Amino acid sequence: MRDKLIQSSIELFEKQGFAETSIQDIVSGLGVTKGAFYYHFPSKEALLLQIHQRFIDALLRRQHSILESAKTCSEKLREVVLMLLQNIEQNGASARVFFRELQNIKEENLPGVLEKRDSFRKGISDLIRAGMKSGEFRGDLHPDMTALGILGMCNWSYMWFNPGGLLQTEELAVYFTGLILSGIVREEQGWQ
Amino acid sequence: MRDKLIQSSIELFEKQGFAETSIQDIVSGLGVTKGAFYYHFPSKEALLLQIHQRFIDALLRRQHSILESAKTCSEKLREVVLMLLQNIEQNGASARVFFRELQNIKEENLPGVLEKRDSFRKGISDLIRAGMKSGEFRGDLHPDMTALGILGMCNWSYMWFNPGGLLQTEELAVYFTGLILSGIVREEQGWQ
Amino acid sequence: MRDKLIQSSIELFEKQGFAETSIQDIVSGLGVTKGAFYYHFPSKEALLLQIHQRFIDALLRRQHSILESAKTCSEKLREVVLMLLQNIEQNGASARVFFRELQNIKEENLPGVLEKRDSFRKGISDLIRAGMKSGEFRGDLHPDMTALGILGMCNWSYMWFNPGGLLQTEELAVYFTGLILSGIVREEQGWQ
Amino acid sequence: MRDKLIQSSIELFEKQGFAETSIQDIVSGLGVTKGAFYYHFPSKEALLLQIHQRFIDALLRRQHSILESAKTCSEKLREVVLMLLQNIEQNGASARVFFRELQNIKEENLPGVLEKRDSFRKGISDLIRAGMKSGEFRGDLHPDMTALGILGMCNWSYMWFNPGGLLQTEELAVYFTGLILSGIVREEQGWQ
DNA sequence: AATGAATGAGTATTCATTCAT
DNA sequence: AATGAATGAATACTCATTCAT
Repeated sequence: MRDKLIQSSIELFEKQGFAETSIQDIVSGLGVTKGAFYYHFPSKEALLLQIHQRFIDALLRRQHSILESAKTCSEKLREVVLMLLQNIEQNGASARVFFRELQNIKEENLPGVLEKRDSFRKGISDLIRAGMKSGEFRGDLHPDMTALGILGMCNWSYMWFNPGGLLQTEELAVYFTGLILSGIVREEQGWQ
Repeated sequence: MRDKLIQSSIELFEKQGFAETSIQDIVSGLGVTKGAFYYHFPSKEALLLQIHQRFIDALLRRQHSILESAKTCSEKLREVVLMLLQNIEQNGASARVFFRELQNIKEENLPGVLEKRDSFRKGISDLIRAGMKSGEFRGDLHPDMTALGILGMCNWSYMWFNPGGLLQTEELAVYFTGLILSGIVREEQGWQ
Repeated sequence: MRDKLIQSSIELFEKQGFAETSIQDIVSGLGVTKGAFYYHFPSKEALLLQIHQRFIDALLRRQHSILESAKTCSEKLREVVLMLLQNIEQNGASARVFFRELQNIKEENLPGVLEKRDSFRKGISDLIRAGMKSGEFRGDLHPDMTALGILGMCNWSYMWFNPGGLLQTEELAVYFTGLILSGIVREEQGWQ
Repeated sequence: MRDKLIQSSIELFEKQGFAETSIQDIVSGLGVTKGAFYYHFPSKEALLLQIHQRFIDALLRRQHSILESAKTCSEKLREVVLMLLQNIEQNGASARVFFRELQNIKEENLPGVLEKRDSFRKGISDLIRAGMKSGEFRGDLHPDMTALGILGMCNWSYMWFNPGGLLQTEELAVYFTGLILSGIVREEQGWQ
């Protein structure tokens, strides 16, 4: 029941937004009553918090296993990009809730979530840093800004990515990784 | 009064979200009553629509003037990136409302807004396409995906960009443009 | 409307208690909707506060005019007793609410009410003190305890006093005043 | 468990009132669940009824043993007053519940409680009557009104009596008895 | 151009109570 | 003797919107 409530609400939050989704909406689809909801969650916000935590925890776990592996930084980067896009493809609803509904988490509960978000970003910054050290990446990069750029490129796809569209998730990941690694200008151009 | 209402509501929508902001909140700060609001706007949603339209229209106008100018595609790209970041810096509140509160626009009013959003994206795709044709950019690019990647990188900054932070807006624009143009790998590496 | 809401709620609070009376109960009898209530009062508790304040303010006003008059202390005492009983007779409902529903006033609003209650009690203590000084009352009295005893005797009648019963209000006032002044033992008894 | 539930609820009812206390509140403090409550009591109201009955039964028992003893009416009166005040001192919480939460007893269960309340009052009326007959008290008293006056004086102390305050319970009982017996006017005054 | 009063539909939340286990 | 899950009805309060003035 607890999981069913979470699942049901993720879908509704995505479609209509957190504020626009009532507890009634959530339980109606499951054929139970509001009391059932409040037996499992102390408040609507607690549910949102749960959703956030599940989402970010899963991301962190997967990121960790990629970064720990013995691969080149470029390969790791490609895997992180793929993971982000796959996550949006598979858990699009959760992702949209995660990116949009941060403001509805009470201030007292924010730190826990923000800390994990930061930790994820730091994973990417560190990867850039490692690549710079190993000579794989340029030495004049700004690790933090670069990480934010990469994250933006990937995360923004939650607004438009359509798995049935032009490109498959894997193809998009390869393409975005290529962009990040090599940019868009013609390499043979002298003025580089 | 009309403009004051728009200004007041943009700030509140940004801080608390559209659904969480009441008409009372909007008018209270201005010392008027709800009737005043309904004299100027037929509904709360009409106000949101206005905000969206003002925002996207301004963007489109600025984008147009950049794309029309006689410059290289790389230079135009840098200017577009700068414009996006400047817009987020200067109209951060509007930007956050624009990116977050699309769902609160009634379906019948969506097409108008979405069309303009698409038109903006198409401006960038076309710029990529032009660069490919002119030989300035690589020939194997995916114009649409590339545009979405660039837009993501820039727009995402609405979530974190702090004008008083590490980099100035101009510096960030230069940096992001560099990323997009040249990527992050060391150029002298043989395997390129 | 504001006064109608107060009147309606006093009667309901008396019959059913504050907690047991819903806003719906209050407005239903007046043929208006809950919104109307919340236009006039910010909360249910604010209404209760109003009722308390009106009640105690009226009492204080009347007490003041009695204590200011040029009469003997015994006469003043009789008038205060009569006033208390009359007040319970005439505003029985308010009285019952006043005596019973103090706990439902939020702590932050309590001081104001308690202060006035104390002030009323002090009016009686002072009257006892004055009578002691003038030699009208015994010199070994405990002004505060005496005042509380008198108040208890009178106020308790809110639990049982029935104006249509055995005694008229005036008769009861005379009788209670007699009790307070002279007690119940036979005066000629030697052991006094 | 049954007694623990009663004890726990008396304290909560006193602090917060009957309506404001949930079954959850009652059981939480004992580390059990609501089911446990409903195993021992058929309803919340049944519990309140129990509390009332225990309280009034204890009072009646003690009153009976006083009235049966071989003492003067004045002495008996003093003992009844002391008993009432002691009861409020020792079972303050129960007393406050008893005086305040009568309204929450369902009409069908009221008669039993009211009958006992009346019986207690009648005990005092009869004591007055006996004293009048024996010549100990004045002959022009109104036994019922007098009893209600005495009860009011004593019971009202549940609103203010603080055992750690100015007077000890015994001193207060002596003082109140003195008031009732002899009143407050100077005895040597001719106009008595 | 704006107010003041009111509506009506909705919202999160609470809670006494039930019942299979 | 007690639990855990759930119900259903109620509750205070909110808010976009309306409208006579």
